[in-house]
Amino acid sequence: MPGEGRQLPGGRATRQLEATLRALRASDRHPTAEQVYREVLERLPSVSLGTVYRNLRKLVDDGRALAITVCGQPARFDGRAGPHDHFLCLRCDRLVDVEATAASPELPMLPGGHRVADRRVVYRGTCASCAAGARAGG
Amino acid sequence: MPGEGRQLPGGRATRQLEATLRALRASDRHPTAEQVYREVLERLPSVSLGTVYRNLRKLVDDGRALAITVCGQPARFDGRAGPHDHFLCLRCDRLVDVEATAASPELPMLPGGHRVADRRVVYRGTCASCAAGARAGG
DNA sequence: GTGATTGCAAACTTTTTGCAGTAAA
DNA sequence: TTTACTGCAAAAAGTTTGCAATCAC
Repeated sequence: MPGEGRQLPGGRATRQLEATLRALRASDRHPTAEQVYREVLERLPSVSLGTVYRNLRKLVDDGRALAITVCGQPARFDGRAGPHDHFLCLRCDRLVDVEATAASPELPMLPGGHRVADRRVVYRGTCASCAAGARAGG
Repeated sequence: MPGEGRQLPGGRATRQLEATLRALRASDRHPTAEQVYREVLERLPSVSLGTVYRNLRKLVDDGRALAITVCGQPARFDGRAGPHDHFLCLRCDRLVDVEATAASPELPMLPGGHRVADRRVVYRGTCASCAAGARAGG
């Protein structure tokens, strides 16, 4: 969906939506929809996966969450607000927030004349735990 | 698949694989698997979609192609070799190559102690054609 | 009360896979 | 000859959606 970042939380504050946002914010692991679902399930045993998907999408559309797609993996979600980058560990699949490293907070215009609205950066490599010799940092 | 970039073209040079790589290189549009399939189909009318998927995966594993995933869209492929960034037009979905803008070609280590092997950057916004007032740059 | 939201289940899209046959080495 | 690779078609995985019931407002 090219139209991300609507920035208007308009809608009803349902229990399911709140629990979804809370689950998202309670984790720094960038859970998949399925994982968010399992989390929400503990508070709302009758919630459905479809609803979690709908609410995640709404949160992303509202700008209250971020969806991150990694090749060959289901989408992962991020409840953190401000602009930041990510690091993906290729060994353990952990996805961690990193401060926006590149200089410009104000994104200008690219050489081709393309107007940049935002930038998604994913560093990939081996995370600290995995580099320390551990197997896979679960 | 976390294990990308194997860098060993070992395997058979089948007609299907060659046609897939050629289709990929002939385009700068970053086609989806489906689009590559349709292209290959014109040279090899009996090729199957499954085979194209298998070959695309192999090319990515070999480091001869890049897979780019954009939220909510099928994976798109890039036959260009060297490290470079991408710009995604949020209006027309066009994905264009851009020179790696951020300074460091040598990727160091992130603040958290994470060892970076490569970096994926996707700028998003409005492409030059779309900004020029045109509808959707097909 | 009203309509947005839910749960359910089915549908849809994208990608993978088992198998018997084919072809590259 | 050998076995990696193919085509096919079915299955898996991830996500969306139609509908009647429910709940926030």
